[in-house]
Amino acid sequence: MAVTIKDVAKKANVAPSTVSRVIADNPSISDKTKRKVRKVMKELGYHLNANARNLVTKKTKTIGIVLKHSARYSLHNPFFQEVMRGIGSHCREEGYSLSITTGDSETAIYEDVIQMVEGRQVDGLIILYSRKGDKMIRYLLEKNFPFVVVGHPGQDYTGVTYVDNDNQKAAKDLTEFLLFLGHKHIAFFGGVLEYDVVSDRLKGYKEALNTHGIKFSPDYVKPLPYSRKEAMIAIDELFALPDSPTAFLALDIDYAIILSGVLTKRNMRIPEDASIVCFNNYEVADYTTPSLTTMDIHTYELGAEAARYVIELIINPQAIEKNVLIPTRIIERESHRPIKQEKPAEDVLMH
Amino acid sequence: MAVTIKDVAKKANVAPSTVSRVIADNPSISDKTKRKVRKVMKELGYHLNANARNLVTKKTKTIGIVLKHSARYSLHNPFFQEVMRGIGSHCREEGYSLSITTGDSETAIYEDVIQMVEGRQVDGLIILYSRKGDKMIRYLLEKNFPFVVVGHPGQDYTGVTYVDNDNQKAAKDLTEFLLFLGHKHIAFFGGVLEYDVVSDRLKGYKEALNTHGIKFSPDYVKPLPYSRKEAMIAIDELFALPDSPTAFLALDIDYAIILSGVLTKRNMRIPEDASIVCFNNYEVADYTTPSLTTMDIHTYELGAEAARYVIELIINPQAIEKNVLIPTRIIERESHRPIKQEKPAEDVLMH
DNA sequence: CTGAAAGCGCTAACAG
DNA sequence: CTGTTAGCGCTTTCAG
Repeated sequence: MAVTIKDVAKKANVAPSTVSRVIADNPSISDKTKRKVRKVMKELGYHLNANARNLVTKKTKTIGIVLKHSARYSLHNPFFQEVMRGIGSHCREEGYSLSITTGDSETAIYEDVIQMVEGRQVDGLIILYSRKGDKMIRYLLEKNFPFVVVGHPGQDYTGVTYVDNDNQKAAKDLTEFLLFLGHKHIAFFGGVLEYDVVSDRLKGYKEALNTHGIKFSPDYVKPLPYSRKEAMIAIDELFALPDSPTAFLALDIDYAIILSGVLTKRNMRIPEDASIVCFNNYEVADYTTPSLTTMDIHTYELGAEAARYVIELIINPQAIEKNVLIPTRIIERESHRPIKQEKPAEDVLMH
Repeated sequence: MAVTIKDVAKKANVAPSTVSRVIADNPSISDKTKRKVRKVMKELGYHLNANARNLVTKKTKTIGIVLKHSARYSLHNPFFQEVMRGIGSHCREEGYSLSITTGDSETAIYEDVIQMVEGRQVDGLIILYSRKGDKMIRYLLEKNFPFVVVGHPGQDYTGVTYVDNDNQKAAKDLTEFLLFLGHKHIAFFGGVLEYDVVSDRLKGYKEALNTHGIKFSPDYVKPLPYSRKEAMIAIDELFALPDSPTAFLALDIDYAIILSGVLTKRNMRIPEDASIVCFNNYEVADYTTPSLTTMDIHTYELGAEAARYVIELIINPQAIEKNVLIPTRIIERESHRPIKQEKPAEDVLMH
């Protein structure tokens, strides 16, 4: 019922193979026949049947996107749509379609992947949010199937190409940014230490303190899940310290929003009384008052590069693995400020 | 090189068709042969080739998701991942895969769709964010291709099934909620009137005022794009009114965040001096201070139902179109409060 | 430069 | 209950 290559061939008085060739724009076909065939294709409303082609070429021109833990946890913020935009944009340029996993448990996701790979539904895979010691990675590696992970695959594998930020350096930069503003008591706020992103950032934070002769104290480190309640407890603890923090390094914009509200409630002014900076430069950073100084991790580029490298791997499976680090950049807005003088004025007033 | 049905057949001493039948779990195959064949499949590591099957069955068991304008505009908030979760979850239950468009312009998206449909890459389509007078909808309707739109397809089509909220009612409810708290001057804040969602909500707002004998005044209606700057201007205008608003109906959580910050900056306390309620109940509503009272539009269900109805249409293309309205619900948090007494105390103080 | 023929891996009658 | 036979729509040698 749908119009096939044969129908076109018949009407154009050529062989099916010829039609196939003009689809592929094979140079050994004369311009004349090409024009003729194309005309007929248009008249008949011909469209290539992807399945038939895939079956014979053993390629699908689609790449799969693996969402770990189904967006439920990891995807609090616009990260997901940003990477997708990046991936989508590059894939489209290269003529690739996108297929995405629906599984919402570790096992379900694993099954999805097996199905995609073994069922020959994708040529390559982009994995968002990988954890260490993942059997899926091992499987793909053994199969020698093209894939790249966005984020850090952990040290326990070789041969996997990934694209990520240099989280340690980013955190170091951001900490130094505060240090240069004169802050000496900087809280590391939010994030779950089990994730590599977070522990890497903590390393960077320590490194910065270290480099600048500030003693690291675990009291200023407050990892926590997304939760205003837990955040409030952490903030209380922080302000119970002999030297309460004058600046906060928030692991994500949502933590910064919590911070900003809670501190204001405590009658602190931001940035006059405390600076807040955070990771992830999403649009809401512009909407808060004060607007938030952020570390842009270039999520879009993360996606685009990932796409670029899977496609490279698809074309040349022997390509050596690459570790791509997308640079980060501080976006200064209103939530930071040099530290106040050590209250000399206040001292005067107090006596 | 990959193991096929024939390899299995040979090793199991049966015909390929038998293997095919056990894959389909055809009841007319004896349990004995089923077991035998399955054993061999496992031994050989057999996996079904999706393309081959799709080619003959003319089904793909995958549904396409059409993102209008590539997430760039419409997707400021977690809407996207929430619908996706809903869609994904239902599709997985029914054994469908997901494919998503990558186009980032009207034409590119249209091409993606044509390719998916004509190339037989999907059995059905879910369209997120439809605009009126869309040629894509017309095309699908003509083709009689199964699809459902999430949102409002506009009045200009019949025969399209869509799943949406009753935006007018939701807005009416939310306005009445404020009205019942005693608020008489309620601002309608944010949103772009060109979108049906927004104009429907405006209707609901008007209706509520009307029903409760409050005169509608366009001065309290401030549609605007996402932008703190424009929001500030609108807020200035609102407070220049003889009766400045005591409550704000924000079209989205991001507008509420802007409002909350800017009002606080103007030395207003929320909710003591002004109530804020908004549409969309995403997690950040819990993170702001005060936390935000929201209208939950049940994004996840929107997606899940959409998935359910495309699949229904795929199975029975003659199924009558349905217009599914997902109910909405107010989630009370801290950002609202009954209106203050008409400052009698203050009057006393003032004289 | 073009055609004929085989076959990708699977399903679906039709026999038996 | 199982095997035989076509054939889905396309690409790809191999001839010519």
